[in-house]
Amino acid sequence: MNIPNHLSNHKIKPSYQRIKIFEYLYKEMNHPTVDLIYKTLAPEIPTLSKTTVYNTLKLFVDKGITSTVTIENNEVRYDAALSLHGHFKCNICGIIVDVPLNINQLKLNELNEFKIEEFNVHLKGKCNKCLTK
Amino acid sequence: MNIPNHLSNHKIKPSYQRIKIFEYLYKEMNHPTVDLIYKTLAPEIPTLSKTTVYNTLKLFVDKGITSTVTIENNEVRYDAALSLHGHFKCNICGIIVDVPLNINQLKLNELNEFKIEEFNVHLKGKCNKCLTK
DNA sequence: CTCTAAATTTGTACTCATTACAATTTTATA
DNA sequence: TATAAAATTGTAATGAGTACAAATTTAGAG
Repeated sequence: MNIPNHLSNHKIKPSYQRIKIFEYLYKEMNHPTVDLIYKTLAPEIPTLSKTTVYNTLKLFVDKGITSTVTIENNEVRYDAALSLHGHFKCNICGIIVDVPLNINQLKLNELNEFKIEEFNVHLKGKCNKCLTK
Repeated sequence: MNIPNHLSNHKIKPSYQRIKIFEYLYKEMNHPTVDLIYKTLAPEIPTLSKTTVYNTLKLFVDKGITSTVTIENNEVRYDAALSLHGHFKCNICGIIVDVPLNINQLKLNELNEFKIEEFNVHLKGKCNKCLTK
């Protein structure tokens, strides 16, 4: 993945901050909060402002290269993966894992009644690591 | 549904405020926010405090007679229906509709890898009413 | 019925994620 | 090199939710 090209292809001017933020999202795949992105990148980009992180993520979402994960209600998380998938969150260690999904399996009647634009599946519980501790 | 009995059966002392709040949840089925509950009941219960609404809903969730709907990240909504179901939210008019679900249809491998304690499905899009306007 | 302790409710102050907005800096181009 | 547009930044404001202590209500003992 050539990140500057990826951004350009989606009409996003590839500034230094934007490249770094997308790079973090894409490489870490850790569904970070704004705060985590900011704290991680701030040492590397000393002038970085949290507002820039907010602005940039909003832009990424608008342009369709990032999606939001609202698995918790007190913080938004971000995901650079765009294929249809759900999320599992361990209530003990807090890790968030991607879960492959096939929307067709649900055979929802509502898919005909409404125009569905977003489909989110959130699972919560305990991961094996925490269960065997 | 006898609400005082329902509360008592779940070890919740049926105070006036608790009865009124559960009654609202149960009868309206509108997935309200704390603010909507407060604004609706305040004229009827002039001494009502928003903290009481928060406390009461937290108690209902802890005791298992209410669940939270985190379809949006800037507000928590509440639901007195406990059977497994998802939620559809219309991005235009904001209505939230229950969507029947069968978890078995998903055949998730993760159901074996993790101990799933919560299962949430959120759909967003446009409802027929708004589409035909 | 009365007293007391526990439970419940209430109001105020606070936290913290997010947004608004204006000022500064950077970039692109004429 | 000048200028306008775009991007970044910092500060102040917003608003949902929480902490906490005071006030009120309830329940049970005597």
